[in-house]
Amino acid sequence: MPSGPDYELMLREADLRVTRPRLAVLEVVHEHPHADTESVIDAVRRGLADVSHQAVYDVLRALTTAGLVRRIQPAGSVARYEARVGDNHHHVVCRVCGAIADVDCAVGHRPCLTASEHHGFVIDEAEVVYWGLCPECSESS
Amino acid sequence: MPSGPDYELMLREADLRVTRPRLAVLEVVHEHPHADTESVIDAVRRGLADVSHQAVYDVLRALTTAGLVRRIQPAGSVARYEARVGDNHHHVVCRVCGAIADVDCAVGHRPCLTASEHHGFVIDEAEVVYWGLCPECSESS
DNA sequence: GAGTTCTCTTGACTAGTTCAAGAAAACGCG
DNA sequence: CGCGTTTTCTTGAACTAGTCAAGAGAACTC
Repeated sequence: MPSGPDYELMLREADLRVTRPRLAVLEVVHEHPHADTESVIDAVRRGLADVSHQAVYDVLRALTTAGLVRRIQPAGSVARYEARVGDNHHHVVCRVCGAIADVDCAVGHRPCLTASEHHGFVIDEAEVVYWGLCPECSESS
Repeated sequence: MPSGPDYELMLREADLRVTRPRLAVLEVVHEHPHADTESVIDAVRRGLADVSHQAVYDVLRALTTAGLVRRIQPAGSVARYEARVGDNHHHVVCRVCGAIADVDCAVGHRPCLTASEHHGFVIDEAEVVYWGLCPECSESS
C-alpha cells in the first residue's frame, strides 16, 4: 500500500491527464522542496530514465498553473519549485550558498498585504524574501 | 547651473572613478526608475553613442556594489535598477504587463523583518514583492 | 607628465529556458 | 474494447540575458 500522497488523484482533481512524467515530477517536487529545474530533471530520470528536459519544463509549468506546485525564484537564482501550496509562507535565502528555508511570517495572517500606497494596483499576493546567511555560512565568516 | 543630482560627486564619494559611461548610467537610472538593462543601454547610447553593453553591465554592477543603485528582479523578470536606495521600500508588480511601482510597507519600520522561524539564519533584509494588476490591466479584464 | 591601476571595447561563450513539428499516449464514447 | 480526438512528450534548434577574457584606453596619483 502506498503511504505517500496520492499523486494520481491530485492530477485528476486538477483536470490534468495522468502520465508517468507528471507523476514522477510531482513526486520529486514533494520529496525535494526548493529543487531547481535541473535537479528535478535528474531526480525524475532516476526513476524514469528517458524523460526529456522539455517534458519536465512543460510538466512543471502545467503543475504550477494548476496550483499543484509553486514556483519560486529569488533574485539571481534559477527557478525552484515546492509542493507546499495554498498557505501564506515565505522564504529565507542564504546570500552565500543560496540555501532556502521556509518561514511563516510573524505579522499575522496575509502579512504585509496592506501596502500603504498601492498606486491603483489590485494586489492579490505579497511575497516576502528574507535575505541573510544560513547557519553554515554565517559560521564560516 | 545643473539642477539635478551631482552624479560626479556621488561617484567620487563612493570611491569610484568618474567616467562618461558611469555618469551616463547613473543619470539614466535616476531618470528612469525600474528600467531593465537593455533600456539602460538604449538610453545611455542616446547621449553617448558608442558604449558597449559590457560597459553598462560592469557599471551597473559597480554602482550596485557601491550602493548607488539598487538591483531588483521580481520572479520571471530580467534585472531592473533604481536609484532610490537606503530606505526600506518595496514594489508592486503587475502580473500582466510587468509594470512596477514603489510602495512603503504599512507595517512600521523594517517590515516583516521578524520572521517567526528563522532556522538559524542570520537575516539582514526583508524584500517584499506585491503581485497584482496595474490600473490599466485591471481595467481591461 | 609618467606610471600605475582601473575601466572600457571587442568578441566569444554559457546557462537557462522557450519554440516548433511531429510521434505517442491518455481519455471519452459508442 | 477499440476508435478518434486531444493533449502531452520527444527531438532538436533557437533565443535571451548575462558572463568571461584579453588587450586598448582612460582616470587618477605623485
